[in-house]
Amino acid sequence: MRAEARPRDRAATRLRLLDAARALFAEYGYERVTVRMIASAADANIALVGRYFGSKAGLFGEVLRDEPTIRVVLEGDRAGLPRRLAEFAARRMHADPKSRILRALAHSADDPEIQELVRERLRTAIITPLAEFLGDDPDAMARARTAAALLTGITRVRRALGPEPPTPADVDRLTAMFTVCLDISGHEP
Amino acid sequence: MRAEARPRDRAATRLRLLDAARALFAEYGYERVTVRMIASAADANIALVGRYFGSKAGLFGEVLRDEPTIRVVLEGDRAGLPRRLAEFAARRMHADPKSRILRALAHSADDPEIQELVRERLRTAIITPLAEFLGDDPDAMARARTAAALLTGITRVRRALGPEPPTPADVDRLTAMFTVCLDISGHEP
DNA sequence: AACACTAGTAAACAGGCGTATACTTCCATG
DNA sequence: CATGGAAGTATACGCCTGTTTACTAGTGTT
Repeated sequence: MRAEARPRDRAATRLRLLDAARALFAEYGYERVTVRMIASAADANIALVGRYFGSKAGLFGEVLRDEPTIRVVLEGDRAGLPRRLAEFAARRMHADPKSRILRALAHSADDPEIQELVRERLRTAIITPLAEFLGDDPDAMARARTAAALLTGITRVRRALGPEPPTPADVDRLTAMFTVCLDISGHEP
Repeated sequence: MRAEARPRDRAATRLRLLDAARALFAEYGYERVTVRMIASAADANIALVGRYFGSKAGLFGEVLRDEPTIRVVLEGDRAGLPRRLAEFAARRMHADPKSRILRALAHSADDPEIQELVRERLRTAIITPLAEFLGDDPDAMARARTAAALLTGITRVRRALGPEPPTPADVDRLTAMFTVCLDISGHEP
């Protein structure tokens, strides 16, 4: 029962699918999003995903292609780059304010049990011990969280781009990053 | 046709399943590993996964429970912690099939086509432009790669632990980390 | 030796997935 | 107005998933 008929518009429907896919992929990742969820969120028929994008992977590829790069962050002076990057990253810590209510998510095949296991593991294995180690630092949790982000991010990038043996310079660089992250003043020679 | 019969041993079979699951989950992540893969790798029957661990998730939970935490890295003096963490992270950059470190926390369980899309995206969207920005730095690629790791890791942790609004201190900390990562000397006031 | 218990097995089940097909409905154009 | 093609739909297909059931076959105990 549709309250109001929508004019037939291939381009508009395509765009709705693209927008829905972008939001869902960004929030849940490729595998947890089904084409039925996308179609439902876009209020379009399932078959149109195949028709307009060939396949789920094709749609994903198009979403990726449209996503902005960090080139806009790079615009500006060199000295200010770290802060711009930090703000760029910080923006990602926010919850998306324009999150829509998605009907399909109610029946989604999401596995909350695993989500909880991973979450608990991340806490007990890395963040909490690290925070405890930091002791009375009021920002201990936030620091530990960021350190965990660097640790897991390294693994993720390595997995995506392939293994690359770390050089001594890499280790030095990571050391410096962890130093400032955890606010530990190393005894520099 | 089994060449040699194995003695019936519940505990041993359970352990074989656990070991197989650990290796597979570490390599491919939870979602891309099927119970049939685990059973096959352990040379055990599929039904035994359910019998001994309740479910695939139960088996995953048991694997997580057995994995070491970073507490061993924390053992030692505070000043040396950043370096120990760096070396811990660097170890993850190696292709280490025997590693007991569970990498499922940072996995991206994707079929090869998606893997390639993500990989290409990571390159063209973040790493390459960042490396080009850094110019003649011989370590430009390595630096960009590490910066990308921090960026993606933040997203990943946020996804696992839930969104948390960044504080000014967070942004400052990230700024400092990007500064040392990219070897950019900011103009501190 | 016979029994009871249990490790191990094979097969089926129900459901979700991405994808493809046959169909209906709309609209621009003759 | 008629009509052809495109937009959108409903549904089925084949596959693979985790899980469960009914069964077989070893094995320690009496």
